[in-house]
Amino acid sequence: MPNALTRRLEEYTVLTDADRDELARLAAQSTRTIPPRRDLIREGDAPRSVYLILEGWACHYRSLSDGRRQTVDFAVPGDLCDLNLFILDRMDHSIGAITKLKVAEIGRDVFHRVVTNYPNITTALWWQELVSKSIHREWIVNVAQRSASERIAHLFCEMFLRLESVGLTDGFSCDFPPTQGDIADATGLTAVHVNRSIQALRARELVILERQKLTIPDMMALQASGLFNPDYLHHGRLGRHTDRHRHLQSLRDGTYG
Amino acid sequence: MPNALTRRLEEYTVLTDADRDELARLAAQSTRTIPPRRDLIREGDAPRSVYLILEGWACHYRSLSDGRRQTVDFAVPGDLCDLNLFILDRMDHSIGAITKLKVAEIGRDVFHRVVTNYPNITTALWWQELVSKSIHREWIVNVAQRSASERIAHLFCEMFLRLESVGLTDGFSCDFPPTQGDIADATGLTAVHVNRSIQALRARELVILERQKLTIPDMMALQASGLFNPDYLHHGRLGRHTDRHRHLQSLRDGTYG
DNA sequence: CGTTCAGTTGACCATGATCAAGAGTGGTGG
DNA sequence: CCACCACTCTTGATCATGGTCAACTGAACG
Repeated sequence: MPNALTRRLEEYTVLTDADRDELARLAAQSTRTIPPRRDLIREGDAPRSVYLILEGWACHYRSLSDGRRQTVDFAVPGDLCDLNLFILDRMDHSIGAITKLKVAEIGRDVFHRVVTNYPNITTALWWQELVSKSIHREWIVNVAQRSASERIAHLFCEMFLRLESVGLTDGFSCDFPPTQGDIADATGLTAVHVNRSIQALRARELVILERQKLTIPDMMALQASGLFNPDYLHHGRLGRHTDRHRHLQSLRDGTYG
Repeated sequence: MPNALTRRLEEYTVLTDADRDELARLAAQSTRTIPPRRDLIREGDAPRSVYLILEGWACHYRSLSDGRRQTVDFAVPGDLCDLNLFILDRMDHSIGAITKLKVAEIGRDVFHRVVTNYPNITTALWWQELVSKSIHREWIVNVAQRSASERIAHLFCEMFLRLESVGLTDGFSCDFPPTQGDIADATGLTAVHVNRSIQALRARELVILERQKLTIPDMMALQASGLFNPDYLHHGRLGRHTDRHRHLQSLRDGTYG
């Protein structure tokens, strides 16, 4: 399997061979395995390192004082959690493993060295940061405006496309390990209602979901049913905006890297 | 009035006199006035400049294909909208004026010059970016998990503290220009239900809201009623974490500025 | 002084929550 | 290999929060 991080970042930036080698090194050094349902890091902790997901699914979540919990994003291979390390002093949310997880732990020093020596990578990391902010915005819209079935359809579309961009789909299918309870945490619904809503989607033949495997027979139909517009993912931009790339190049010659 | 942007950024970074002068220049050059209810920039547009709010309130919002709209954040004096300019090629959301707005328009060249020459400012801008991402996370929690009254109480707490951090509160009060319809757009409720929920808060003497003026007689009580925990705003951190500041300094000597 | 827009109130309705129980599935140890 | 346990999924009945539609009031501004 090619490096998922490389694939993600190349969605946006042209990377040199040296960049790719460095990313491969990052992904290889200091890997850890986390059992399912264990927390990687908790709200209030001081971030020690940046985690790169190599295999498995995780979730970013916040807890309320009365015990309610809300997942604010999923993390899949190629995702970095997060750049907070360098700017904020405490985690404002937790990161938990959904499946067994393989992560690369990137310490301050290593990360600093990369940021110093690899300008393309640095720019790409900030791009990833802004895209994930855009995803947050879409999740606000999702839970605030869409009906239960729409929310779930939307989530399926998003995760499928995010996995596709790192090469983890197979035709119309992909792994989908979150339980119905996990989906409930992410969509602001109860597990019972998630169950009924998924059955409605199944009845309309919009999704097949069994044994942690998601199949979307007609992506356009599912997108329509979830009022899904993929623009917010900012995928596939590369090469279409040479003007912007020239501009970014000039930034790099300056201070960004 | 002292420069709101300076106050915001000093929440986090130590700025030199030169930094402050530069921020004052930024806020002074190329200002524009926008009438209420007009869009500053729309979803799909190519961002031309960064906007700095000098006076008034704006909102960031997304529209669904069927006409529904969701506000994903408010912007008040001292807020920058957003750094997308340098990384993403299209706006994934719109920014609309709630009140009459005074903004400074900062073009690419000017912005680039600042980022090149003022490392403290650059770091502080990224801090602002990450804090606003954290605010997005909290809004997801807000609309997904809290009841109508809780959501509105939470919004009041957040906006009051954000205004306080730029010196725009007066004792227990602050301006609060959004209409009940605007609050509905931000909380995923209808205007009718916002009305009834505010009445409930009033009946419990948690807020006084009249003529665009919000008074919070007992902030702790309001926070409790909205399950509000201010940590996610990352305010008032400055000086408490000298270790982190040393680290940031080393970053600045490297590549971040 | 009238027009417009925000705020308010009432009656009724629908989406999704809650509570409870049962069925399917997978993993573990005897 | 089978029995048991835990967890996820499924189904049903009832309830409550908040939505919808419609009318009316009050304040602000030209």
